[in-house]
Amino acid sequence: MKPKPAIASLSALAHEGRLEVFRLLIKAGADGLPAGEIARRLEVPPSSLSANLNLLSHAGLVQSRREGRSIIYTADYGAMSRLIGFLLEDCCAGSPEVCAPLSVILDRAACCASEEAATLETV
Amino acid sequence: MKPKPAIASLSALAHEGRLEVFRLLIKAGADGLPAGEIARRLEVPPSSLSANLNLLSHAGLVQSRREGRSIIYTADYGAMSRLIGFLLEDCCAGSPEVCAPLSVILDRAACCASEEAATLETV
DNA sequence: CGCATATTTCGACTACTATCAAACTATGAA
DNA sequence: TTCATAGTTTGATAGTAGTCGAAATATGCG
Repeated sequence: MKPKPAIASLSALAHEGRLEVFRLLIKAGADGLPAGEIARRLEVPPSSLSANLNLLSHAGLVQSRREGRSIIYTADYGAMSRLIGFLLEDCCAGSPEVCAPLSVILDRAACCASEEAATLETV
Repeated sequence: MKPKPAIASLSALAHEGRLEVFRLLIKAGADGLPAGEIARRLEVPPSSLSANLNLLSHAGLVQSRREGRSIIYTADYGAMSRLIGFLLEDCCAGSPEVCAPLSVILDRAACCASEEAATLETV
């Protein structure tokens, strides 16, 4: 990942409302959520939400598909993984001081599902 | 780490000039670099740099100390680690799709120095 | 078609962010 | 104390980002 798109992703997440949207979509998993449902849950006007979803989408952090009258948004896990990969490798030069404390988190996540992830080619 | 400070850190890094400053300070290591040296290397006017260093400092990503007439800036590795920890745990709920592809990077970093990091209490 | 629903786009407004020259403050050396 | 150096603060300005009501667009249903 290059700096420019990394900055776009960082800006997209550096906003309380958008961060909440992204967190909600991560929780929603692969099924995602329709825009209206997101607006209802987070209590934001549809037009504001639409602007923010558009920003997240341009940053590549979320994807969308139409389903009938609804537009379903999903979090793009690969994009997030690439962003964190950028922060670790390019930004922090793989510095052990940054990386080492994080292995605990990764080990915890890896124990649940390591097979499927090994086949992903994200970073 | 809570969302508010995480957003402050994300905003701080979501800027080409500041991201370059942070990368430079990571490369400089624990010795850090004086403000003037940073300005010279990145070819930015001192007042602009000062404003950006101030923002990074308020986000907790860099620290500073005076040494004679110079003010030396250093990257705060712990803060960066906490930020990435937030993105992995709170934001992505430790999702394997995000975490798994990153273990390669961490393993690469861990092989160099795992002892010293184990004593850090950052996340 | 005609109508209701889901979402986006437009437009106007406000508020914040970035930049940088010039003035100011702090430190060290003569 | 006086001068030079290192850096910050101030202030003016330009540009950008965020918000949200109202209008427009897309879809499905009867």
